[in-house]
Amino acid sequence: MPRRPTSADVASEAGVSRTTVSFVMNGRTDIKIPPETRQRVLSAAERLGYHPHSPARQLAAGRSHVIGLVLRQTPEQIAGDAVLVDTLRGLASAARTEGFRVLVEPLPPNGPESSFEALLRSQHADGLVISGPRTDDPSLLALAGEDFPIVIQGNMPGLSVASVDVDNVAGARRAVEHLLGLGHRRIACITNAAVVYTAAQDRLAGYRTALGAAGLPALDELIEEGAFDAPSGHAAMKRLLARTTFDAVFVASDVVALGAIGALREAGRRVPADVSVVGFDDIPLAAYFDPPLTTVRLPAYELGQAAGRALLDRIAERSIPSRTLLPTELIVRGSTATPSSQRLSTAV
Amino acid sequence: MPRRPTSADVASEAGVSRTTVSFVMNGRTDIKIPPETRQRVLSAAERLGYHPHSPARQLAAGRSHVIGLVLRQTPEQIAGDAVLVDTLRGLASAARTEGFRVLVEPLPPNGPESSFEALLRSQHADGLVISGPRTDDPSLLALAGEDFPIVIQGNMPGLSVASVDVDNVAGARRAVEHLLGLGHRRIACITNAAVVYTAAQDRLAGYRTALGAAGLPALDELIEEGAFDAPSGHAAMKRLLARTTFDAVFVASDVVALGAIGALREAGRRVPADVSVVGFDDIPLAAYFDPPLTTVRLPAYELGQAAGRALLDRIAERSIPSRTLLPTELIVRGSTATPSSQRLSTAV
DNA sequence: ACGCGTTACTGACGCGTGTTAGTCGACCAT
DNA sequence: ATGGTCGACTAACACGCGTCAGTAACGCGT
Repeated sequence: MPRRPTSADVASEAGVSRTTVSFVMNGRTDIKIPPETRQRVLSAAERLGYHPHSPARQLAAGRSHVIGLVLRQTPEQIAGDAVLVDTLRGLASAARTEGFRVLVEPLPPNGPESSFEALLRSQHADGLVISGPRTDDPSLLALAGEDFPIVIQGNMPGLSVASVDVDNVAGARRAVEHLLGLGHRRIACITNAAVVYTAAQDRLAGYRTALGAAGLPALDELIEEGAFDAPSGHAAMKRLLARTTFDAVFVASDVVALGAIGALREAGRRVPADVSVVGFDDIPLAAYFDPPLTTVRLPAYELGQAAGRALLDRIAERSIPSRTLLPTELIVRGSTATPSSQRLSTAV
Repeated sequence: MPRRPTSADVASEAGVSRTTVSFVMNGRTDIKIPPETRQRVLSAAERLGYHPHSPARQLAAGRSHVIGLVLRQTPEQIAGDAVLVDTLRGLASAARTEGFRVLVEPLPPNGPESSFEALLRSQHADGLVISGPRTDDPSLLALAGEDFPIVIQGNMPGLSVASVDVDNVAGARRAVEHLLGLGHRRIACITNAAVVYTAAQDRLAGYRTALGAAGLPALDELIEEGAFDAPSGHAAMKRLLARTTFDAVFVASDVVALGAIGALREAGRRVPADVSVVGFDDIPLAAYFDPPLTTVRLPAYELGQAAGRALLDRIAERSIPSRTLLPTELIVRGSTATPSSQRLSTAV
């Protein structure tokens, strides 16, 4: 069985030195190689079925051309994240533009703490995108201090690491403004997650900002916490219904919103006739909810791309902004209506 | 700035040779190392913050400890696959048990054909799990012929490559038997995808088998094709409604089913009062559809695990079965009912 | 004839590790 | 004393490539 060909084999096949082969294969423009020599090398490589041995090249060049995506989330959180795959695709596409590949490392927060640290320290990856980390992650703090190429996907105030995120505050504000514009005044909020998560904090902040700008108080009795999945939305809505009244609700996650809508239905409240609902994320199924969900579109693919580009810039030591915010877009569908139509339908 | 420590540094710090360090770090049991020496090496490594340089170790050992997950699907297909992330988690967990990591390579079918081939040939990955390939993929055929470690996630008849899949035929059959057991006789079917996809073929075969076993013909007029997403289910259901009548439908995908249910609603048909619906996949949101969807649970995480284990066995040259089928489970919820209750509700 | 630059290469070192074939004592049976 | 075995280690090569420093040939102006 023939050994896999090495650059030395290509060199002797083409009648040049191994160095020349290396220059040709890496397409170095700073070295002059006459077209005919280049061609001779290329066709020799082709003939032999030569493929550079990537570990060897990593060793010699000191760069692995791999970026890691660390999923620092609970399994439930990952499974429920309907846009994660899109983000991954965006990341991979950005990586590919510079010949990088993406390694995915799912690491539950309660798991082995410094496991992704090894990815960098062993130079298995040239940089990391960290999704869903917590501020108190000790290994993350250590890595950040050592100036490793890291980009955080999300928000992590007080940490001097570049981050890429969706403008959660503005998106949530826009959602609530939509409800206000329809004439709603008692607007409840169910968060997408516990408020120790910054995305939940930010969306809640947008909710409060919108209310404040309209001269309305943000009442604690109108706020409940969701936890990524539909059951949590269902439970949160039941708590809200048992406690107070409202004519609209901003649910900071489409998935949680679906659970909440279910609870509304069970309570005999109709959407949007009795209660208007706005979600967040615009998951592919949102348009097929009953009623179709008005929501805030989150550019998942673009988010991944932005994170990838930022990380690659950081690896190549190009300067990057410390924080990138991507815009959101309000998608109006059937789950929101004016309060007047509510009176109409309750009269029926 | 101090260089990263190498095994040579650890060796001199511990007062042993580099070879001994290597033996200790790799925990080789076939070499006798007294506990005190082992401890001396370990604490020296600890003191210096030593982490083996993974490209170097890959070069020397000839193994990358990386497996690739190739997503040979269209972006829409990937985004719509609600269980993909779970499969990835299962794969990663299986990989971790043997110290492997997972590299994800999204490659649209119409993209660069032999791009994932390079992953193997350059020894960037020790093996591949290929998800959603097509039988006519030329580079896949070439790789299969060359005896590379490959496991296909799905069904690819006629190709001598190990594969891991869910028992689509049995699952679909069970779903339709459930409808038959309720008393339904005119049962339609909307596939999850075009029937060039083997998963769609298999589920359709299960549908036909169940009907056949009950002595019923499988009428072409009762069959429509879906295409991964909710809009396709919506369109397929509209075509069915325009063409024929039925009192139940098996939709071979929860996502497609949601679109179909929307079309039923628009046509004034109620679920399950007028039409019973069974889905497939049991996506996390299925329990929160209106009505909660009766469906066939697909063990996504276990599927990923099984694929990972099969691939690792293959890489380690342990014998593996050429085909592994995972069982499904029928989850009965609210979208199915007996025809008698249909008459009841239409009477109301 | 000479210096100088340019073109087109090449020799050899280094990257950090795994591993084979040994070395050197010490201990034991003969 | 001698041969042999075993434990504990090590020297040195191999892995395949990137890259620096260098060189030989050649042209060209003076």
